[in-house]
Amino acid sequence: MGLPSDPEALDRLHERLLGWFAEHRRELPWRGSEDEDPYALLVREIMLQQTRMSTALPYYERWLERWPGVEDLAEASEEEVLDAWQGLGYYNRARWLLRTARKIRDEHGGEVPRRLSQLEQLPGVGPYTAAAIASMAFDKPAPAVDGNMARVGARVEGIEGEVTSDKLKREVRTRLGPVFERGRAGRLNEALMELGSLVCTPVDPACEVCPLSPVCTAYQGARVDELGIDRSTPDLSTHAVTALILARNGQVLVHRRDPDGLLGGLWGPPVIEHGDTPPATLAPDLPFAVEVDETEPIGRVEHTFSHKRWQVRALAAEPREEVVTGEAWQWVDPADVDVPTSALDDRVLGLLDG
DNA sequence: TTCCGGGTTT
DNA sequence: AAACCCGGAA
Repeated sequence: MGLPSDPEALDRLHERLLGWFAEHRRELPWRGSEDEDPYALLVREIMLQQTRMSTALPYYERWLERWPGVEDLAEASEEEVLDAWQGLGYYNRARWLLRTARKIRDEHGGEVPRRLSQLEQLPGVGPYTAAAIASMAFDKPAPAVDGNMARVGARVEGIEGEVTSDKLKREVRTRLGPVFERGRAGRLNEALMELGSLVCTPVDPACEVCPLSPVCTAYQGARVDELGIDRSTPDLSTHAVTALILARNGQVLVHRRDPDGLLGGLWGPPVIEHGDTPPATLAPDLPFAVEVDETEPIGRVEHTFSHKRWQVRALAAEPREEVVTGEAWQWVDPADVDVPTSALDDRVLGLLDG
């Protein structure tokens, strides 16, 4: 079982996959356009990391309007880039994309590099994204193993292990290599990812309509439920957090977070993770004295990150001494914030309207 | 309210 | 192996 090794059988399978894709692929704004701008593809693939199509789409379109080419983006500031990324999540991707644009300008003459090894050297471009760009923009025979394709590959080839692990993805890449050598690698990647998304689903896959079922190890061995499964169970611990709302003349004080931490580099009301510690003892964390009104919270917001959950209680507070504004602190209009913020910050600031 | 999906970096 | 976000479905 598994992919055939005979070139002619492989060609037939290749043909069947592309035929399936031609018939079932979802229409997307960029699909169907020949020789697409590799930069646009790069932007899109990075935005689509960990992000749904429907969420990323408006960001993608605004992005290309604002920075139509690599050189335009290379000129942007981190502040502008974070602002355009606002709400998309995983904000390091925005910084990496900016660094990538600058690297392409400085080291590749402004052209997205064509070789897999060069692509993988770009910040934010890992094995998946490099292969996606190399295959779709430059027709290189590189399997782009995302979560969907890892599942398809694990089932077809009967590969045991965590479907999310690097080890399994590497194995899938190796095993699927030969079929990519038959050509049309970009289209083949799209086909396999689409197949994983629409047919070879984690639960109750539609094996009866799958073009790969005749060669699928999992299907033929009745092991579809065992292979291509993600059994990891990361614990989402919950943390009590206090956000301080300091208001003055209709404006609210926001703080620029440390670039390396959670929501790094984004602005928002100061928040402190404190477990059960009362917020009065938290004031020393701020560079100025405050008086916190603990009698009645302005509101509560729950926010889930990849690895933890915050239960945020927003308390009104007043500064007791001069607040020095600048790189780290700013007064903003909560209805019209002009610094980059996250979805969490937007919701906390939204408590003030509603 | 909980569950779930989705790549790269360190 | 852990850190990093958000929103849509169940």
